[in-house]
Amino acid sequence: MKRELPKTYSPRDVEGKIYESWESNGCFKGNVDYNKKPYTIVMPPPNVTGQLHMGHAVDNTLQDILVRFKRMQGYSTLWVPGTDHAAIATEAKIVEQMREEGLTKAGIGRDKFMERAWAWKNKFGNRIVEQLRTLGSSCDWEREHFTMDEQCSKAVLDVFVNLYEQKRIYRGNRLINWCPKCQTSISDAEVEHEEKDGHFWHILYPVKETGEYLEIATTRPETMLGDTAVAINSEDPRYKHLHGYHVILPLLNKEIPIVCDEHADMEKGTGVVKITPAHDPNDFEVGQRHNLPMVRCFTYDGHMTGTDDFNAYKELVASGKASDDEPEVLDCGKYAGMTTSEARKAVLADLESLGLLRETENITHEVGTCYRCHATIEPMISKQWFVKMKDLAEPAVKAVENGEIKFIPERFSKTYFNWMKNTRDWCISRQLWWGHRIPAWYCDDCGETIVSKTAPEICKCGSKHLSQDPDSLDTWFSSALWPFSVFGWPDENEDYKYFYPTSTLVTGYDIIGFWVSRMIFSGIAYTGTVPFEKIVIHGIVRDDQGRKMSKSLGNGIDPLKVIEQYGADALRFMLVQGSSPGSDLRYSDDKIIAMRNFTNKIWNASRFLLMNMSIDRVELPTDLALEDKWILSKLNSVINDVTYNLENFDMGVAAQKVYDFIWNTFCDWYIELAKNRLSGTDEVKKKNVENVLAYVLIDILKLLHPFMPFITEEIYQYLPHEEGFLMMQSWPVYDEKLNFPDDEIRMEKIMSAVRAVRECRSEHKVPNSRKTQITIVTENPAQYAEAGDFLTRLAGASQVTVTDNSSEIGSGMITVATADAKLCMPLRELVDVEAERIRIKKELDKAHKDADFLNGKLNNQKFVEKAPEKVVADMREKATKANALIQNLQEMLASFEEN
RNA sequence: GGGAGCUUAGCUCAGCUGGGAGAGCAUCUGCCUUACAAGCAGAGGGUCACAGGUUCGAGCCCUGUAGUUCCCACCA
Repeated sequence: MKRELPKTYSPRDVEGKIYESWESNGCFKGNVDYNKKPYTIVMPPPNVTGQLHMGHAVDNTLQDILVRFKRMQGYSTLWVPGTDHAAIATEAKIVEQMREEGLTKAGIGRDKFMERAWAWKNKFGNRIVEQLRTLGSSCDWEREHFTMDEQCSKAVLDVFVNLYEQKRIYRGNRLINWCPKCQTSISDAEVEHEEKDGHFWHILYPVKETGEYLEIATTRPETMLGDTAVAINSEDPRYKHLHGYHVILPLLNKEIPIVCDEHADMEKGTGVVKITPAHDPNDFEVGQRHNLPMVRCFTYDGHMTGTDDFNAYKELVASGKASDDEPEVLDCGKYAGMTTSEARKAVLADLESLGLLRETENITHEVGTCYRCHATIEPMISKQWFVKMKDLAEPAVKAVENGEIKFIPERFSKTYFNWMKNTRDWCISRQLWWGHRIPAWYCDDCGETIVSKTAPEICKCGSKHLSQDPDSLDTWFSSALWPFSVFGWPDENEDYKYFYPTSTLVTGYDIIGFWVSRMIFSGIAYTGTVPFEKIVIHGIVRDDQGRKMSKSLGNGIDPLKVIEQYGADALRFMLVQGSSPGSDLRYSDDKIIAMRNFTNKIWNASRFLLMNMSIDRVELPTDLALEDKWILSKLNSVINDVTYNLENFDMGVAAQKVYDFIWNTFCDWYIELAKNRLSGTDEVKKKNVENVLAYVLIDILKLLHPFMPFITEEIYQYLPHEEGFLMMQSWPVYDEKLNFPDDEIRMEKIMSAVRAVRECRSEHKVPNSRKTQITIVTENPAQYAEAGDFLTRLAGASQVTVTDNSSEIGSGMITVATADAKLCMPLRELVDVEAERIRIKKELDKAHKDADFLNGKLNNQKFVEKAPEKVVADMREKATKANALIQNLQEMLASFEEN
């Protein structure tokens, strides 16, 4: 059997083909198999209309590594893929497309809009799914889901209705974050804070009873129209005399009370705060505590309210349908219809002319912005749906505290606690159409609210005039259910029973608050169990200068282009090798090229093997050579290490070890040594070494497979192997029978000799073509039985003799030393004598330093007493070696100077 | 304001529970040695940010300082 690999590895030609054959052979399919333990990962669903970026690439590479590893270890693995409808992001794109056609949402109406949205989804929805395949993701596409598909929507309805019935979901007028650009409410988690330049305007409010002026600082003067009180601290000695008094709100000349509230901080500014309950989250709470009226003065599209708004409010109240917590609406008079920023200027101008603007101070401050469009958020009172968080958060915090769920790395549990312990009620309604429409209907006649999984026909009052809430749910509401909605929950089907709860969640630290925390409390609350055991957190991929990749900077690297040019394996390996859990990593061309070179290295090593391969099945020979035992013993260690690292989610370290083993151990030493027997005439020995080569290579391919699935599978198919795919083979395990510690030591001795000769030759620029005789002088000639072959192959020796008689060192020789031997070569004529003397002296210096350190340690009584035995024994051995080396070097120097 | 991370070779970063400092790239030298020049063999290069402490022993543990990045936060 002799098969040849093509001369160069071309990922483009093999990756697609291999993926296809894995998939068509059902390799990705998850199976309910009670004879095996399940290992389940649910993919963080990318935006359905998104494009693959580096973030997805890391996320999916890590998941695929774990899934492939566990699959080979014999778990019944399932990786569930899917996509997210990404309400606000997708809707924004569709609106933008419509705008280009001159259309608006209002213009075409809800039904037509939804038609467009679904068409959009169908057009682009497959793009990201196809792109995930190019990475090699071994997910079960037959179980693919979409957050708005029938199954997932069912879970959403179920949860909403149940929570409503349990009174954990409520609707009310609360202060929410309003994005004037997206025209929707967003949750606290969706608000980002950006530092912006602004001003502190110091305004004077006259006190009605005393005529004095209170100085109040604000960054948003236009909100003063909505002020319904000013607050002071009850302890503040400066204002004790004002308790129970009032101020006259300038511009509106409206009397509002002075209230005492802890929110007013005596240490800050003047200690007096204006209270605008309808437009500030703190003031809202103050308003609730003091039962203050709430006066809204902004419209939802960023203007000042006017007569129409006021009338609409009046009508609502008159109809009796206004809820108890309905905020008043102000007719802003001369300011009506202005944008908020126009109103700010006008208000300030008017205050100034009244002499009530005391001071304008320049400051920089944190301003809330929308995480999607970065418009400044207007905190605003609005009637929305909320999830009560307190009861949900508590067990979710416990689950992490008591270790039911573990963050990896552990420090991210702090991020989680920070989020979970401070969370307010979750605003879940969005003024969007693309998403799960809220299953609530309102009776047009009696105002009754009906929450139901199906559209109700009739109200309790007998009316059939019911209209559904126009709003939809926060996109994270459905993603929170993702780990179980993909299994058909609330149906208790086989998949759900077997695969849920899932094993590992892999995701970025940037969505711990948005998503991870919500899955945890949702899982606990609805399914009664945590949704996953381990959370593997990774960082983000930055550009080569360490900047975040962003559209506006144009510094994004397209993973598809990288795959096209270098292959998915190289990209995957770059994303994990040398990275550490939870840390950001930089993309650089240098790194990807280095990884491409690594794939080439493996390819060529395999090509070399195949060129020399005559066997058609692999069986380890009983007659193992020294180097065979050495490589097998080393392989044992690397199997142990890599397995351990992968089980502890140290993918970066594992990758590094595989890389080192393949390149530095297998290729640089073992293959080179194997050439002796491969090119020899002894057919038995040739067969033996072929078997060891193939055996080790196959295990290497297995160890590398989770990281580089394509090239390993491709090579495997050329090798003599069991039927089927590499990805379905079992993971290598440590084999005590192949553990040869003594041979390892002996091998290392000869390797030291090889290195010493190479170093000497290199130092004196002796070309490889200049072969030389080598005499090895050692006390243990038997230990160097193989040295002849090794030195001939690796160190330019023409003939090697091993002896324990040092008188064999003749004149004209130069010598190199290891701790165990002296190696003599008749190269004196090629060598600059002085340079050689300096070289030896240098080595001697180094050896002395070495020995001093070790002897120092060993002479330290306390060290010998207190250090672990193993460490001391280790030091002793090293010291013995170092002393032997010194002696060898000294003898060498002496004989060198003699001759 | 609170919290977390980072600071190791020229650059990018590893370094697991404390036991003589590592990789890739870059640099220098010599090699087309019949798998691979996307390669081979060598070399140089580090007071592991700083200051204390614990320890027989600290890149690693503790305290503090500086610089830097990020997250969270209602600061009027």
